[in-house]
Amino acid sequence: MAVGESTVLRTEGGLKYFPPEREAAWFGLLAAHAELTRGLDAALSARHGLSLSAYEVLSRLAHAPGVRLRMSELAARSQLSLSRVSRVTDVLEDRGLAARKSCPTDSRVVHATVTDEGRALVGVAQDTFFEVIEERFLGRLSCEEVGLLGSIFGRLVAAGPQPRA
Amino acid sequence: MAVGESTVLRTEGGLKYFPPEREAAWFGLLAAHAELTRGLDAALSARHGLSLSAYEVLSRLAHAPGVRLRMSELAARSQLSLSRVSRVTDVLEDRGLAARKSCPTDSRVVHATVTDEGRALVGVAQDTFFEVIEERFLGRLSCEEVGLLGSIFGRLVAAGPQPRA
DNA sequence: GAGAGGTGTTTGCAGAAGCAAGCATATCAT
DNA sequence: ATGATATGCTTGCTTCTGCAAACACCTCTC
Repeated sequence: MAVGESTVLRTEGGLKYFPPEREAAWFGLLAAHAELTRGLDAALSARHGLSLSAYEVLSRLAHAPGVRLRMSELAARSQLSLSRVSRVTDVLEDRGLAARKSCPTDSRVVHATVTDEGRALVGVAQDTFFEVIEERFLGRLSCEEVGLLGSIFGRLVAAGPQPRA
Repeated sequence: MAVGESTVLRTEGGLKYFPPEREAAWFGLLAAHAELTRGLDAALSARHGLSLSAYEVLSRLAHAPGVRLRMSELAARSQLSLSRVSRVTDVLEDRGLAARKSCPTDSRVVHATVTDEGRALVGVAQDTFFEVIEERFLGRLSCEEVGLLGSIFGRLVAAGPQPRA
């Protein structure tokens, strides 16, 4: 589908415009994401001293089967770059919330794990996390809408970065 | 609606879990946003030397009625902090794409405007912008889904940051 | 079993982002 | 008029972020 079709774009004064629904969907994604992540980050930082990134990392770790995850897996699950995960892990390690373990079968691999203290903190911080998410996001949607969002986003993410276009 | 109701959260081994649909909606929002903004930023930077932020600012400016906007309005429309807008404007000004004008009726206010060169660049960069958005986002959705996203996000954003909870 | 190439992680760096303090101007109360 | 307060923008500082280069280790081939 080529861009520039009359059904998708409107031209006026040399500039193009999205039709309102498309503009709303795009702008809304931006605005909703910003609203949510800032709110979450603020709440988690204030109450538990964890940035949203740090919470994501620690939480993924605590929920992982075996409570250990290689760095690259952690990065994939927490939507952060590998380098960021490495540095966040530094901080969590310094605070005694996480630890690095070397993998017995492949010493290139680093497994991150969560300490007892870290696990306890996740348990507490979760309440804040779920509270904010429900209050500002999912709680304002019907179950059908939540399901629809999941399926839409799932499709986008599954399609991957480059659809070979 | 209190968090922790059995319909919303599942508890296991001392940790709580979202049911899959809710997890998918939240994770999907994060993943889709990251995917899209990184793709857009990369494409705009490579082809036009504009970061996504710079493009947003310049584009909002070019599309504004009167082609001028106060800095605070610009910040609101482009989902950026005021300080970021100020600095992005510095760069755009240095590159001759935008200009600051003082407001005749209130000299605290600064109006940002776009130059002819800036307007021309927006005209070109738009094609990249719309192409990426359609290719990776809206083009993969039905019109109904686009409309639904718009209405869902619109509701979230309209509700504002703090619902007095 | 030694080197070529691949994979997993960390580190150097440079840019992006926002908060809070600072500065300039306007507005309001007296 | 004049000080007190509010508003709009910019700047100083710190943190976050990711890319790409570096590094360490594994694996495969000959």
